[in-house]
Amino acid sequence: MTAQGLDEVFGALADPTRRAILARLASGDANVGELTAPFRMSQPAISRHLKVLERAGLISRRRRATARLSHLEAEPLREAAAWLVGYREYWEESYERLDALLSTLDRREASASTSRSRPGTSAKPKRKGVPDGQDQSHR
Amino acid sequence: MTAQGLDEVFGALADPTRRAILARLASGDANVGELTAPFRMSQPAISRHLKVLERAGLISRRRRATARLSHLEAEPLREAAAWLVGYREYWEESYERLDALLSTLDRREASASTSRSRPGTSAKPKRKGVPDGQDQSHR
DNA sequence: GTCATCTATAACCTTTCTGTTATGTACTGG
DNA sequence: CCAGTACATAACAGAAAGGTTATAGATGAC
Repeated sequence: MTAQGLDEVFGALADPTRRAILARLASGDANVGELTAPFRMSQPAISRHLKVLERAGLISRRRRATARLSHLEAEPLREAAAWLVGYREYWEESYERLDALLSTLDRREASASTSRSRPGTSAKPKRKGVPDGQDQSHR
Repeated sequence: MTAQGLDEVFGALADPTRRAILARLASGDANVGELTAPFRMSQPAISRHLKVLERAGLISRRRRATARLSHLEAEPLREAAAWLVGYREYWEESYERLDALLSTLDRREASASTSRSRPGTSAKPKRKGVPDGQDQSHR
């Protein structure tokens, strides 16, 4: 992922309204009106938030009649997560808590089916490389 | 993690200079002068970036003689990652790639010692809950 | 105490962000 | 085709971000 891509994704995620929009889209595609309703904010304001999210690649859009449906595109979230993973070694025991969280989710969705353990994930890593982040871009 | 906390963490990560500073700190604590050197930017500018990182909890600082050392505090990164995990279900096969990445790191750091496998992590999750993000804060 | 060093703050400027209201545009249904 | 619905864009305003230079403050050495 490019430095600018990270700028846009993290920048998009830095706003609570936009995170709420993503959360709403997680439960299904929605048009602008539906996305505007929960907020005390004008429709144009939401349209611009949507544009920010679209530029970051976090949503895609298509027409349906006169409406435009927004669709969650989580790939950039994955890339952001992958970037964070570069610092996983510094989470140390914190990482284990995250891993425990993952396991919890796993178990919950595995329901009564085969239980799946995640062994070997509790070892403490030593210092390794981290993305150098020497992008040096300027405004 | 609070909504404002996420605002600050993601906001801090949205700047390439700040990400580069974090990357530098991953290789050890550093004073302001050392952090300024790699950039074509004044020392006060870096001091302000450091303040943003500090407010987000991403660094802590202590004095050593006349210098002030910055220290990476990765806990907020972990929390940001945990937030992203709320969308893991949408990564689907993408998630498996992230998991593969984790496995790769595991293996690399495990070196010639005991090889550790991560079974059961390739199952595709179904829809679940996602942080609702209805924070509704305003500026 | 005084000097030297390292960092923070003040004051300022420009650009970007985020919201507003008003208006334009695109698509559909009858 | 024309009226209505749904959304986008324009124009504007205020606040925040991010940089600069100049200067103040804190700390250790002597």
